[in-house]
Amino acid sequence: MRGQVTEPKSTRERILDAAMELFSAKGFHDTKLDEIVAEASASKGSIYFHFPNKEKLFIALVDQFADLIERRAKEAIAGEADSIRRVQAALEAVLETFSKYRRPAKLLLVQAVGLGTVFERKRIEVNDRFVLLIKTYLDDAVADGSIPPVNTQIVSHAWMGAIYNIVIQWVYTGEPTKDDIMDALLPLLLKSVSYQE
Amino acid sequence: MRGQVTEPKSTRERILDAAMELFSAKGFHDTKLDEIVAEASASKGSIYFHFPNKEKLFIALVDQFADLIERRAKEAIAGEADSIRRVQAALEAVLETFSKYRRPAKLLLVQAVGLGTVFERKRIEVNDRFVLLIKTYLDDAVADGSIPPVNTQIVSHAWMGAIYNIVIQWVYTGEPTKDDIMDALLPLLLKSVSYQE
DNA sequence: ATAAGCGTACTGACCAGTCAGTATCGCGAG
DNA sequence: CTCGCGATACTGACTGGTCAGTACGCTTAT
Repeated sequence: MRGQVTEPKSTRERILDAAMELFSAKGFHDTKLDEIVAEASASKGSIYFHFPNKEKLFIALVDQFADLIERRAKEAIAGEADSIRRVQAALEAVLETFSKYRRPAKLLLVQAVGLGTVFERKRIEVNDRFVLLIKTYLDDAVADGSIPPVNTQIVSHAWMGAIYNIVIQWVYTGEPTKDDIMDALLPLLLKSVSYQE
Repeated sequence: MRGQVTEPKSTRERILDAAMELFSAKGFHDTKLDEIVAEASASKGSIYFHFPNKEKLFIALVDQFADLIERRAKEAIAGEADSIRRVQAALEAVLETFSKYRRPAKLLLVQAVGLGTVFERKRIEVNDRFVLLIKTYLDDAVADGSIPPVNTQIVSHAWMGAIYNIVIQWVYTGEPTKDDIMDALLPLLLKSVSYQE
């Protein structure tokens, strides 16, 4: 059904769009269901038809974007053979995706934090997924001698944090630009593991 | 009044302690005032005698700990003359302080995020304070030639994020240990700006 | 006496979630 | 072809529990 022209958006999609808009801007608790209803031109009942509750609606958005990021990263990796190039390609893909989707980025990196026990697991789960991804390819790079041995556990967490914080900064202020980030962050990360190109 | 022996804790302090305990464990919204009342062996009236509202109570805790971290960092810096050693000393002091105060660390780094517009300003303010601190001394280090020129804006944000994420990981899992962090993170950060000791 | 410090019972706004009802469709039987 | 029937998708007024914040009273120290 790819080619259909002006398929009017389904209610479910309108709800997801409105929820993304509002959750990312105001956070989970400050967003009222009635506001989502208004923004989506839907009704309270239709939200509860498509989602079991407010919490699951939020988590659906988080998962959706986390999946996208991971998919893009893996696609990028698949296109490279050399281990350190894989790391590099994945980083580029992740930054690219974040910069393309500003609101989801804020949702994932800011609004999904500090929401109490339920969401905390989700946040940790997502974080660990990415850390593991990084760690795997860093371990490869160490194994084939591209970079000297390091504590890849710590390095991968540190890298995640660095990326997160830069992206958050960009989400709020629009600075630095995507290109500046690429130019400054990638070499920074690679130097941190003593990689010489 | 430093030397007083068993000054029984004032109500205000008991409230702050209880609030720290609960807020750091369960987050802002999942912590009820009545729970703080119970934990502190105080009363609702006394909370509202000492603090204007729940929000300000939370922020008082954030400020208190942010101030402590900053003070420790500046003390450490004051003891060093060389610019890169200052950076190093500040990092050690910050990590030291975080690792000494696990609950406040979680409060500041996790629970103070994603709480909607009001708290967001506070979070950004605190973050920027530290970033600026790092940036200042990195700029010094560049100026006196200790390290080659870099985009210190990006580097300082990246460093903050790296530190944040490692500490958060430690807050949740207890790993890696403080020593592992020192051993792995400090060299990592310094290498990322091409510093050779 | 008087006010700072604290206790307790109460209030009422707020908002997630419910539910009885409506609209629209596809489909098989007559 | 059309009528009945069940299924899916949606509506929106209503409810009920929750909890931050308040009113007011008691007590102890000065």
